[in-house]
Amino acid sequence: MILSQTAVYALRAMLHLAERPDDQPVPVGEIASALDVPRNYLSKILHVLARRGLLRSARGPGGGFSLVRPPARTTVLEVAAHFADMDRDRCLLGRPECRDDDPCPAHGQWKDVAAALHAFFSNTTIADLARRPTTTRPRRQPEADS
Amino acid sequence: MILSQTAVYALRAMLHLAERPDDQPVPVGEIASALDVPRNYLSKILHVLARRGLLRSARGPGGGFSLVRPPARTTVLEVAAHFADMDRDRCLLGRPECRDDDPCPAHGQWKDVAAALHAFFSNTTIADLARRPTTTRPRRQPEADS
DNA sequence: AGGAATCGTCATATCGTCATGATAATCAGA
DNA sequence: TCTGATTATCATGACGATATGACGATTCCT
Repeated sequence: MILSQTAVYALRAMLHLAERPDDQPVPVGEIASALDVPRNYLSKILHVLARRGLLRSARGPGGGFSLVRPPARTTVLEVAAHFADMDRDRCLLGRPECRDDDPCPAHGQWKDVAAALHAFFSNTTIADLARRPTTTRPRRQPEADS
Repeated sequence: MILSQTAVYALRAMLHLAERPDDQPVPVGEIASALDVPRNYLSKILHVLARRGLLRSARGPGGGFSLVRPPARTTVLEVAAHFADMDRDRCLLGRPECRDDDPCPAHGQWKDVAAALHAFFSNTTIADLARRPTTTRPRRQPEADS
């Protein structure tokens, strides 16, 4: 897998929250069972996202986690970067320093691919993923405004 | 890192062999110290590549490892696939089955990026990496046919 | 035959990721 | 103020990736 398991859990949880109609806090237990993810483990992950300002947490009855920003304003990169190494300039062959003026053998060919990868992660938002039909199937009817 | 440490060691070892002028076997110890990689660990990695038919191994004095195919006929994918998950169709969100007709939320956007990534790994050969100046420097002369 | 070089293989140690369970801290509401 | 719901935090364990050390097996050379 390109992303760590932990990063995937984080993304799917953000996605779950984005698909909720309102901004009411959602308890960990509900998210965990909806995603079929270990509850206590997910708790720690959401706590990290809360500390980084992506989620708001509320304790006590009626508490839970909710999005701070609208889904269209949070990128996949911002979520996953806390749980995986997303450095665009990471050398393919593991060299600590690998720049244009001191390249590893793979540098020239790898650079463009790495840039495309990074562009995907930093341009795709949670809202993009939540916009469900992402396939080549015939279009669904546009959703009605409520 | 995109590739596992082990896969990087394997690639760098192949690269080292490709850059040798002749086809004489090179002992593990020499490769290990040239690459600054744990000797016994590298030994196990090279053994895997030998079992998969990418390297030839010879024991005894004068022995070591040597390439079976010319570097231009071995792709990065063939080397790394034994040490890392290189599945092109691996779902970004970790779903076991993620196809066009049963997509995960990220499927549509991710597919193209994954394909580009896979194309890089399967089109880039050891020789491409060994052709040293991979930067934006002026081109070298094309290699003469032999 | 014997010694040295080298790969082949096993047992084990270390570390980070993934995961579980227990308990403390906090908060809403009666 | 009490109770229950919920997050926050800690201790621990399973597991795979990474790494080390020892020794056996094979081959060359004298």
